[in-house]
Amino acid sequence: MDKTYLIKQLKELSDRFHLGIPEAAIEKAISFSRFKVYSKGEMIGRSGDNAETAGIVLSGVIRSYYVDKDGSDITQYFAPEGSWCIDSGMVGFDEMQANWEALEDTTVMLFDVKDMKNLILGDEWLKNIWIMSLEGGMRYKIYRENGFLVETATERYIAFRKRNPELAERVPLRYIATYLGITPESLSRIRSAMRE
Amino acid sequence: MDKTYLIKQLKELSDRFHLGIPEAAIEKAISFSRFKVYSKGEMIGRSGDNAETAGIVLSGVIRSYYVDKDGSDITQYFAPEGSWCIDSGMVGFDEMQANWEALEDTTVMLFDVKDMKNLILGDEWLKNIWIMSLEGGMRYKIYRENGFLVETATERYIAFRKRNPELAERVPLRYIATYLGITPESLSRIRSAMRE
DNA sequence: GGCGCGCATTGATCTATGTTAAGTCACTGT
DNA sequence: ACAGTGACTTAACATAGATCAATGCGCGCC
Repeated sequence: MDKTYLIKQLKELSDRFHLGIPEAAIEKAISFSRFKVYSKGEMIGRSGDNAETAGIVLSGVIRSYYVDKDGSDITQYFAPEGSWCIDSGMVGFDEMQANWEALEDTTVMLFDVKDMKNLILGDEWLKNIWIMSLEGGMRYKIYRENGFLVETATERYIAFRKRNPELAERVPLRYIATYLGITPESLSRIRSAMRE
Repeated sequence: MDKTYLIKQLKELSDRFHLGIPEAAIEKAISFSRFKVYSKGEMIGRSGDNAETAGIVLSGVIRSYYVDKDGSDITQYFAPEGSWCIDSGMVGFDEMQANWEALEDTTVMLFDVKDMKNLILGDEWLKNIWIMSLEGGMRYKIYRENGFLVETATERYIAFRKRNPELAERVPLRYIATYLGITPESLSRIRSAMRE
Protein backbone atom coordinates (compact mmCIF):
# COMPACT_ATOMS: atom_id res chain seq x y z
CA MET A 1 0.00 0.00 0.00
CA ASP A 2 1.26 3.52 -0.79
CA LYS A 3 2.95 4.88 2.29
CA THR A 4 2.76 8.55 1.33
CA TYR A 5 -0.94 8.20 0.80
CA LEU A 6 -1.42 6.52 4.17
CA ILE A 7 0.48 9.25 5.96
CA LYS A 8 -1.66 11.82 4.22
CA GLN A 9 -4.85 10.02 5.18
CA LEU A 10 -3.79 9.65 8.81
CA LYS A 11 -2.78 13.28 9.00
CA GLU A 12 -6.14 14.27 7.65
CA LEU A 13 -7.85 12.24 10.34
CA SER A 14 -5.59 13.80 12.95
CA ASP A 15 -6.51 17.26 11.67
CA ARG A 16 -10.20 16.51 11.32
CA PHE A 17 -10.41 15.62 14.99
CA HIS A 18 -7.89 18.28 16.08
CA LEU A 19 -5.61 15.67 17.58
CA GLY A 20 -2.32 17.23 16.58
CA ILE A 21 -0.57 13.88 16.31
CA PRO A 22 3.14 14.43 15.52
CA GLU A 23 4.12 13.18 12.08
CA ALA A 24 6.89 11.08 13.59
CA ALA A 25 4.31 9.19 15.63
CA ILE A 26 2.20 8.60 12.55
CA GLU A 27 5.18 7.17 10.71
CA LYS A 28 6.09 5.02 13.68
CA ALA A 29 2.53 3.69 13.86
CA ILE A 30 2.56 2.95 10.15
CA SER A 31 5.79 1.06 10.56
CA PHE A 32 4.25 -1.55 12.85
CA SER A 33 0.80 -1.60 11.23
CA ARG A 34 -0.77 -3.59 8.46
CA PHE A 35 -3.43 -2.08 6.23
CA LYS A 36 -6.30 -4.13 5.06
CA VAL A 37 -9.30 -3.54 2.84
CA TYR A 38 -12.48 -5.36 3.79
CA SER A 39 -15.37 -5.60 1.41
CA LYS A 40 -18.90 -4.95 2.50
CA GLY A 41 -20.12 -7.77 4.71
CA GLU A 42 -16.70 -9.09 5.66
CA MET A 43 -15.81 -9.80 9.30
CA ILE A 44 -12.92 -7.91 10.91
CA GLY A 45 -13.09 -9.72 14.24
CA ARG A 46 -15.26 -12.00 16.31
CA SER A 47 -16.42 -12.08 19.91
CA GLY A 48 -14.06 -14.24 21.94
CA ASP A 49 -11.11 -13.70 19.60
CA ASN A 50 -7.87 -12.84 21.27
CA ALA A 51 -7.84 -9.08 21.65
CA GLU A 52 -4.15 -8.49 21.01
CA THR A 53 -4.89 -6.85 17.68
CA ALA A 54 -6.80 -3.58 17.36
CA GLY A 55 -7.46 -1.15 14.55
CA ILE A 56 -8.45 2.26 13.32
CA VAL A 57 -10.95 2.76 10.49
CA LEU A 58 -9.48 4.87 7.67
CA SER A 59 -12.49 4.76 5.36
CA GLY A 60 -15.87 3.04 5.35
CA VAL A 61 -17.98 2.00 8.33
CA ILE A 62 -17.72 -0.98 10.62
CA ARG A 63 -20.48 -2.21 12.90
CA SER A 64 -19.91 -4.08 16.13
CA TYR A 65 -22.62 -6.36 17.38
CA TYR A 66 -23.48 -8.94 19.99
CA VAL A 67 -25.35 -12.16 19.30
CA ASP A 68 -28.00 -12.88 21.91
CA LYS A 69 -29.20 -16.27 23.15
CA ASP A 70 -31.81 -16.58 20.36
CA GLY A 71 -29.09 -15.95 17.81
CA SER A 72 -30.31 -12.52 16.73
CA ASP A 73 -27.70 -9.86 16.34
CA ILE A 74 -27.69 -6.61 18.27
CA THR A 75 -25.65 -3.59 17.24
CA GLN A 76 -23.32 -2.23 19.87
CA TYR A 77 -21.56 0.51 17.94
CA PHE A 78 -20.94 2.06 14.52
CA ALA A 79 -17.31 2.86 13.72
CA PRO A 80 -16.92 5.26 10.79
CA GLU A 81 -13.66 6.79 9.52
CA GLY A 82 -11.38 7.89 12.32
CA SER A 83 -12.81 5.50 14.92
CA TRP A 84 -11.11 2.75 16.80
CA CYS A 85 -12.35 -0.72 15.95
CA ILE A 86 -11.83 -4.24 17.31
CA ASP A 87 -10.47 -2.24 20.21
CA SER A 88 -11.33 -4.38 23.26
CA GLY A 89 -7.63 -4.91 23.86
CA MET A 90 -7.00 -1.16 23.92
CA VAL A 91 -9.08 -0.81 27.09
CA GLY A 92 -7.64 -3.91 28.72
CA PHE A 93 -9.89 -6.80 27.71
CA ASP A 94 -8.18 -10.10 26.86
CA GLU A 95 -10.92 -11.12 24.48
CA MET A 96 -12.82 -9.29 21.82
CA GLN A 97 -16.16 -8.38 23.32
CA ALA A 98 -18.19 -8.14 20.13
CA ASN A 99 -18.25 -9.08 16.45
CA TRP A 100 -17.06 -6.54 13.91
CA GLU A 101 -18.39 -6.45 10.38
CA ALA A 102 -17.76 -4.04 7.49
CA LEU A 103 -20.95 -2.28 6.41
CA GLU A 104 -19.21 -0.81 3.38
CA ASP A 105 -15.93 -1.46 1.63
CA THR A 106 -13.62 -0.37 4.41
CA THR A 107 -9.93 0.28 4.92
CA VAL A 108 -8.54 -0.52 8.35
CA MET A 109 -5.17 0.08 9.93
CA LEU A 110 -4.37 -2.97 12.08
CA PHE A 111 -1.72 -3.28 14.75
CA ASP A 112 -0.75 -5.10 17.90
CA VAL A 113 -2.26 -3.49 20.97
CA LYS A 114 1.12 -3.95 22.58
CA ASP A 115 2.90 -1.90 19.91
CA MET A 116 0.30 0.85 19.92
CA LYS A 117 0.27 1.02 23.70
CA ASN A 118 4.06 1.22 23.79
CA LEU A 119 4.00 4.04 21.30
CA ILE A 120 1.29 5.92 23.19
CA LEU A 121 2.62 5.39 26.69
CA GLY A 122 6.15 6.28 25.62
CA ASP A 123 5.18 9.69 24.30
CA GLU A 124 3.81 12.49 26.47
CA TRP A 125 1.79 14.05 23.72
CA LEU A 126 0.21 10.81 22.58
CA LYS A 127 -0.56 9.86 26.13
CA ASN A 128 -2.56 13.06 26.48
CA ILE A 129 -4.39 12.30 23.25
CA TRP A 130 -5.17 8.81 24.51
CA ILE A 131 -6.54 10.30 27.73
CA MET A 132 -8.73 12.66 25.70
CA SER A 133 -9.94 9.76 23.63
CA LEU A 134 -10.80 7.73 26.73
CA GLU A 135 -12.56 10.68 28.36
CA GLY A 136 -14.56 11.17 25.19
CA GLY A 137 -15.41 7.48 25.24
CA MET A 138 -16.67 7.82 28.81
CA ARG A 139 -18.83 10.81 27.91
CA TYR A 140 -20.29 8.84 25.03
CA LYS A 141 -21.04 5.79 27.19
CA ILE A 142 -22.60 7.97 29.89
CA TYR A 143 -24.81 9.57 27.28
CA ARG A 144 -25.81 6.15 26.02
CA GLU A 145 -26.43 4.75 29.50
CA ASN A 146 -28.62 7.76 30.22
CA GLY A 147 -30.63 6.95 27.11
CA PHE A 148 -31.37 3.41 28.24
CA LEU A 149 -32.25 4.56 31.75
CA VAL A 150 -34.47 7.56 31.14
CA GLU A 151 -35.48 7.79 27.50
CA THR A 152 -38.12 5.99 25.45
CA ALA A 153 -37.17 4.26 22.21
CA THR A 154 -38.62 7.17 20.24
CA GLU A 155 -36.48 9.67 22.11
CA ARG A 156 -33.38 7.55 21.59
CA TYR A 157 -34.09 7.42 17.87
CA ILE A 158 -34.52 11.19 17.62
CA ALA A 159 -31.35 11.75 19.62
CA PHE A 160 -29.45 9.29 17.45
CA ARG A 161 -30.41 11.08 14.26
CA LYS A 162 -29.53 14.41 15.75
CA ARG A 163 -26.17 13.20 16.98
CA ASN A 164 -25.30 11.14 13.89
CA PRO A 165 -27.11 12.70 10.93
CA GLU A 166 -24.60 11.23 8.54
CA LEU A 167 -24.68 7.68 9.93
CA ALA A 168 -28.47 7.75 10.08
CA GLU A 169 -28.48 7.97 6.28
CA ARG A 170 -25.61 5.65 5.75
CA VAL A 171 -26.45 2.50 7.69
CA PRO A 172 -29.47 0.18 7.35
CA LEU A 173 -32.40 0.87 9.66
CA ARG A 174 -32.40 -2.61 11.17
CA TYR A 175 -28.94 -1.96 12.61
CA ILE A 176 -30.02 1.39 14.00
CA ALA A 177 -33.00 -0.36 15.60
CA THR A 178 -30.92 -2.88 17.52
CA TYR A 179 -28.39 -0.17 18.40
CA LEU A 180 -31.30 1.61 20.09
CA GLY A 181 -32.25 -1.58 21.92
CA ILE A 182 -35.42 -2.33 19.92
CA THR A 183 -36.43 -4.53 16.99
CA PRO A 184 -36.55 -3.31 13.39
CA GLU A 185 -40.35 -3.70 13.49
CA SER A 186 -40.60 -1.35 16.45
CA LEU A 187 -38.38 1.22 14.79
CA SER A 188 -40.54 1.01 11.70
CA ARG A 189 -43.62 1.79 13.78
CA ILE A 190 -41.85 4.63 15.54
CA ARG A 191 -40.90 6.12 12.20
CA SER A 192 -44.40 5.76 10.85
CA ALA A 193 -45.81 7.42 13.98
CA MET A 194 -43.30 10.26 13.56
CA ARG A 195 -44.49 10.91 10.02
CA GLU A 196 -47.78 12.27 11.39
CA MET B 1 -9.57 16.86 60.06
CA ASP B 2 -6.59 14.76 61.10
CA LYS B 3 -4.06 14.83 58.30
CA THR B 4 -2.12 11.72 59.36
CA TYR B 5 -5.34 9.77 59.41
CA LEU B 6 -6.32 10.99 55.95
CA ILE B 7 -2.97 10.04 54.51
CA LYS B 8 -3.33 6.61 56.05
CA GLN B 9 -6.82 6.19 54.67
CA LEU B 10 -5.80 7.28 51.18
CA LYS B 11 -2.79 4.97 51.24
CA GLU B 12 -5.04 2.12 52.21
CA LEU B 13 -7.29 2.84 49.27
CA SER B 14 -4.26 3.06 47.00
CA ASP B 15 -3.09 -0.33 48.27
CA ARG B 16 -6.50 -1.94 48.14
CA PHE B 17 -6.79 -1.18 44.44
CA HIS B 18 -3.08 -1.76 43.75
CA LEU B 19 -2.64 1.74 42.48
CA GLY B 20 0.80 2.41 43.91
CA ILE B 21 0.15 6.12 44.27
CA PRO B 22 3.33 7.86 45.50
CA GLU B 23 3.00 9.28 49.00
CA ALA B 24 4.11 12.70 47.77
CA ALA B 25 1.16 12.78 45.37
CA ILE B 26 -1.23 11.85 48.15
CA GLU B 27 0.08 14.70 50.29
CA LYS B 28 -0.14 17.09 47.38
CA ALA B 29 -3.73 16.05 46.73
CA ILE B 30 -4.59 16.49 50.37
CA SER B 31 -3.09 19.98 50.29
CA PHE B 32 -5.61 21.23 47.73
CA SER B 33 -8.56 19.16 48.93
CA ARG B 34 -11.31 19.72 51.43
CA PHE B 35 -12.79 16.84 53.38
CA LYS B 36 -16.43 16.73 54.15
CA VAL B 37 -18.71 14.37 56.00
CA TYR B 38 -22.21 13.98 54.61
CA SER B 39 -24.93 12.36 56.61
CA LYS B 40 -27.23 9.77 55.15
CA GLY B 41 -29.61 11.41 52.71
CA GLU B 42 -27.56 14.55 52.12
CA MET B 43 -26.87 15.77 48.59
CA ILE B 44 -23.26 16.06 47.40
CA GLY B 45 -24.10 17.54 44.01
CA ARG B 46 -26.94 18.17 41.61
CA SER B 47 -27.49 17.69 37.91
CA GLY B 48 -26.66 20.91 36.10
CA ASP B 49 -24.25 22.13 38.77
CA ASN B 50 -20.98 23.45 37.53
CA ALA B 51 -18.67 20.45 37.30
CA GLU B 52 -15.46 22.15 38.38
CA THR B 53 -15.45 20.26 41.67
CA ALA B 54 -15.06 16.49 41.89
CA GLY B 55 -14.46 14.02 44.68
CA ILE B 56 -13.36 10.64 45.91
CA VAL B 57 -15.38 8.65 48.43
CA LEU B 58 -13.29 7.72 51.48
CA SER B 59 -16.01 5.91 53.42
CA GLY B 60 -19.71 5.27 52.98
CA VAL B 61 -21.66 4.97 49.72
CA ILE B 62 -22.98 7.62 47.38
CA ARG B 63 -25.64 7.06 44.74
CA SER B 64 -25.91 9.03 41.54
CA TYR B 65 -29.29 9.30 39.90
CA TYR B 66 -31.21 10.97 37.12
CA VAL B 67 -34.70 12.41 37.46
CA ASP B 68 -36.92 11.51 34.52
CA LYS B 69 -39.76 13.56 33.03
CA ASP B 70 -42.33 12.15 35.49
CA GLY B 71 -40.08 13.16 38.35
CA SER B 72 -39.13 9.64 39.41
CA ASP B 73 -35.51 9.05 40.21
CA ILE B 74 -33.36 6.53 38.41
CA THR B 75 -30.07 5.28 39.79
CA GLN B 76 -27.10 5.67 37.51
CA TYR B 77 -24.29 4.44 39.72
CA PHE B 78 -23.27 3.42 43.22
CA ALA B 79 -20.00 4.91 44.47
CA PRO B 80 -18.61 3.08 47.52
CA GLU B 81 -15.25 3.75 49.21
CA GLY B 82 -12.45 4.34 46.75
CA SER B 83 -14.71 5.52 43.93
CA TRP B 84 -14.78 8.81 42.15
CA CYS B 85 -17.93 10.82 42.74
CA ILE B 86 -19.47 14.02 41.31
CA ASP B 87 -16.86 13.34 38.65
CA SER B 88 -18.45 14.68 35.46
CA GLY B 89 -15.75 17.33 35.29
CA MET B 90 -13.02 14.70 35.43
CA VAL B 91 -14.09 13.31 32.06
CA GLY B 92 -14.61 16.72 30.50
CA PHE B 93 -18.23 17.65 31.12
CA ASP B 94 -18.94 21.27 32.04
CA GLU B 95 -22.01 20.38 34.06
CA MET B 96 -22.73 17.66 36.54
CA GLN B 97 -24.67 14.99 34.69
CA ALA B 98 -26.52 13.47 37.63
CA ASN B 99 -27.55 14.05 41.22
CA TRP B 100 -25.38 12.60 43.98
CA GLU B 101 -26.79 11.60 47.34
CA ALA B 102 -25.19 9.93 50.37
CA LEU B 103 -26.80 6.56 51.12
CA GLU B 104 -24.89 6.30 54.39
CA ASP B 105 -22.88 8.70 56.48
CA THR B 106 -20.08 9.32 54.04
CA THR B 107 -16.69 11.02 54.00
CA VAL B 108 -15.69 12.61 50.73
CA MET B 109 -12.47 14.22 49.57
CA LEU B 110 -13.38 17.22 47.43
CA PHE B 111 -11.14 19.16 45.08
CA ASP B 112 -11.11 21.33 42.01
CA VAL B 113 -11.01 19.26 38.85
CA LYS B 114 -8.40 21.71 37.61
CA ASP B 115 -6.07 21.02 40.56
CA MET B 116 -6.49 17.27 40.34
CA LYS B 117 -5.97 17.26 36.58
CA ASN B 118 -2.85 19.37 36.97
CA LEU B 119 -1.50 16.96 39.53
CA ILE B 120 -2.32 13.92 37.40
CA LEU B 121 -1.17 15.30 34.06
CA GLY B 122 2.05 16.63 35.57
CA ASP B 123 3.16 13.26 36.88
CA GLU B 124 3.98 10.32 34.66
CA TRP B 125 3.01 7.74 37.20
CA LEU B 126 -0.31 9.35 38.05
CA LYS B 127 -1.08 9.80 34.40
CA ASN B 128 -0.72 6.06 33.94
CA ILE B 129 -3.00 5.44 36.89
CA TRP B 130 -5.55 7.81 35.43
CA ILE B 131 -5.38 5.94 32.13
CA MET B 132 -5.93 2.66 33.98
CA SER B 133 -8.87 4.18 35.78
CA LEU B 134 -10.41 5.42 32.54
CA GLU B 135 -9.86 2.07 30.82
CA GLY B 136 -11.52 0.36 33.77
CA GLY B 137 -14.40 2.81 33.47
CA MET B 138 -14.77 1.94 29.80
CA ARG B 139 -14.82 -1.80 30.55
CA TYR B 140 -17.50 -1.20 33.16
CA LYS B 141 -19.64 0.89 30.81
CA ILE B 142 -19.26 -1.68 28.02
CA TYR B 143 -20.37 -4.40 30.41
CA ARG B 144 -23.35 -2.29 31.43
CA GLU B 145 -24.28 -1.40 27.85
CA ASN B 146 -24.14 -5.08 26.98
CA GLY B 147 -26.58 -5.76 29.83
CA PHE B 148 -29.14 -3.32 28.46
CA LEU B 149 -28.74 -4.62 24.93
CA VAL B 150 -28.79 -8.38 25.38
CA GLU B 151 -29.89 -9.30 28.88
CA THR B 152 -33.31 -9.48 30.52
CA ALA B 153 -33.97 -7.66 33.76
CA THR B 154 -33.67 -10.94 35.66
CA GLU B 155 -30.25 -11.62 34.17
CA ARG B 156 -29.10 -8.10 34.97
CA TYR B 157 -30.18 -8.56 38.57
CA ILE B 158 -28.34 -11.87 38.92
CA ALA B 159 -25.24 -10.35 37.34
CA PHE B 160 -25.44 -7.33 39.61
CA ARG B 161 -25.53 -9.48 42.73
CA LYS B 162 -22.66 -11.58 41.48
CA ARG B 163 -20.55 -8.57 40.61
CA ASN B 164 -21.43 -6.51 43.70
CA PRO B 165 -22.31 -8.95 46.47
CA GLU B 166 -21.44 -6.37 49.08
CA LEU B 167 -23.45 -3.51 47.57
CA ALA B 168 -26.41 -5.82 46.97
CA GLU B 169 -26.73 -6.16 50.75
CA ARG B 170 -25.86 -2.60 51.52
CA VAL B 171 -28.17 -0.49 49.39
CA PRO B 172 -32.01 -0.43 49.27
CA LEU B 173 -33.65 -2.63 46.66
CA ARG B 174 -35.54 0.20 45.05
CA TYR B 175 -32.26 1.80 44.06
CA ILE B 176 -30.96 -1.46 42.67
CA ALA B 177 -34.18 -1.75 40.66
CA THR B 178 -33.80 1.57 38.91
CA TYR B 179 -30.07 0.94 38.44
CA LEU B 180 -31.13 -2.15 36.48
CA GLY B 181 -33.56 -0.06 34.44
CA ILE B 182 -36.74 -1.42 36.02
CA THR B 183 -39.20 -0.34 38.73
CA PRO B 184 -39.00 -1.55 42.34
CA GLU B 185 -42.25 -3.48 41.76
CA SER B 186 -40.73 -5.35 38.84
CA LEU B 187 -37.65 -6.22 40.85
CA SER B 188 -39.91 -7.47 43.58
CA ARG B 189 -41.65 -9.77 41.11
CA ILE B 190 -38.33 -10.97 39.76
CA ARG B 191 -37.11 -11.74 43.26
CA SER B 192 -40.29 -13.57 44.12
CA ALA B 193 -40.07 -15.61 40.89
CA MET B 194 -36.46 -16.45 41.74
CA ARG B 195 -37.47 -17.82 45.10
CA GLU B 196 -39.14 -20.80 43.38
C1' DG C 1 -38.08 -6.37 -18.48
C1' DG C 2 -39.20 -9.85 -15.41
C1' DC C 3 -37.32 -12.47 -11.24
C1' DG C 4 -35.47 -13.07 -6.89
C1' DC C 5 -34.11 -11.26 -2.69
C1' DG C 6 -33.13 -8.24 1.06
C1' DC C 7 -35.10 -4.76 3.52
C1' DA C 8 -38.70 -2.13 5.39
C1' DT C 9 -43.42 -1.92 6.60
C1' DT C 10 -47.89 -3.39 8.48
C1' DG C 11 -51.09 -6.14 11.16
C1' DA C 12 -52.43 -9.37 14.90
C1' DT C 13 -51.26 -11.12 18.97
C1' DC C 14 -48.30 -11.85 23.11
C1' DT C 15 -45.30 -10.63 27.06
C1' DA C 16 -42.40 -8.18 30.11
C1' DT C 17 -42.57 -4.41 32.51
C1' DG C 18 -45.01 -0.10 34.03
C1' DT C 19 -48.78 1.95 36.83
C1' DT C 20 -51.75 2.38 40.50
C1' DA C 21 -53.26 0.99 44.73
C1' DA C 22 -53.32 -1.48 48.78
C1' DG C 23 -51.24 -4.56 52.23
C1' DT C 24 -47.52 -6.19 55.45
C1' DC C 25 -43.76 -5.67 58.27
C1' DA C 26 -39.97 -3.50 60.82
C1' DC C 27 -38.28 0.49 62.96
C1' DT C 28 -38.68 5.18 65.25
C1' DG C 29 -39.99 8.43 68.30
C1' DT C 30 -43.12 9.76 71.94
C1' DA D 1 -47.67 0.47 73.72
C1' DC D 2 -48.85 2.81 69.69
C1' DA D 3 -49.05 5.97 65.66
C1' DG D 4 -46.30 7.21 62.04
C1' DT D 5 -43.16 6.26 58.42
C1' DG D 6 -40.46 3.94 55.06
C1' DA D 7 -39.34 -0.31 52.53
C1' DC D 8 -40.77 -4.10 50.25
C1' DT D 9 -44.36 -6.93 48.34
C1' DT D 10 -48.64 -8.26 45.97
C1' DA D 11 -52.41 -7.76 42.83
C1' DA D 12 -55.14 -5.90 38.89
C1' DC D 13 -54.88 -3.56 35.00
C1' DA D 14 -52.39 -0.77 31.17
C1' DT D 15 -48.85 -0.28 27.71
C1' DA D 16 -44.43 -0.26 25.09
C1' DG D 17 -42.26 -3.08 22.60
C1' DA D 18 -41.56 -8.15 21.00
C1' DT D 19 -42.88 -11.82 18.12
C1' DC D 20 -44.81 -14.00 14.21
C1' DA D 21 -46.64 -13.72 9.76
C1' DA D 22 -47.74 -11.45 5.53
C1' DT D 23 -47.14 -7.81 2.19
C1' DG D 24 -44.78 -4.27 -0.45
C1' DC D 25 -40.97 -2.54 -2.78
C1' DG D 26 -36.56 -1.18 -4.64
C1' DC D 27 -32.58 -3.05 -6.93
C1' DG D 28 -29.23 -5.98 -8.89
C1' DC D 29 -29.02 -9.77 -12.04
C1' DC D 30 -29.93 -12.84 -15.87
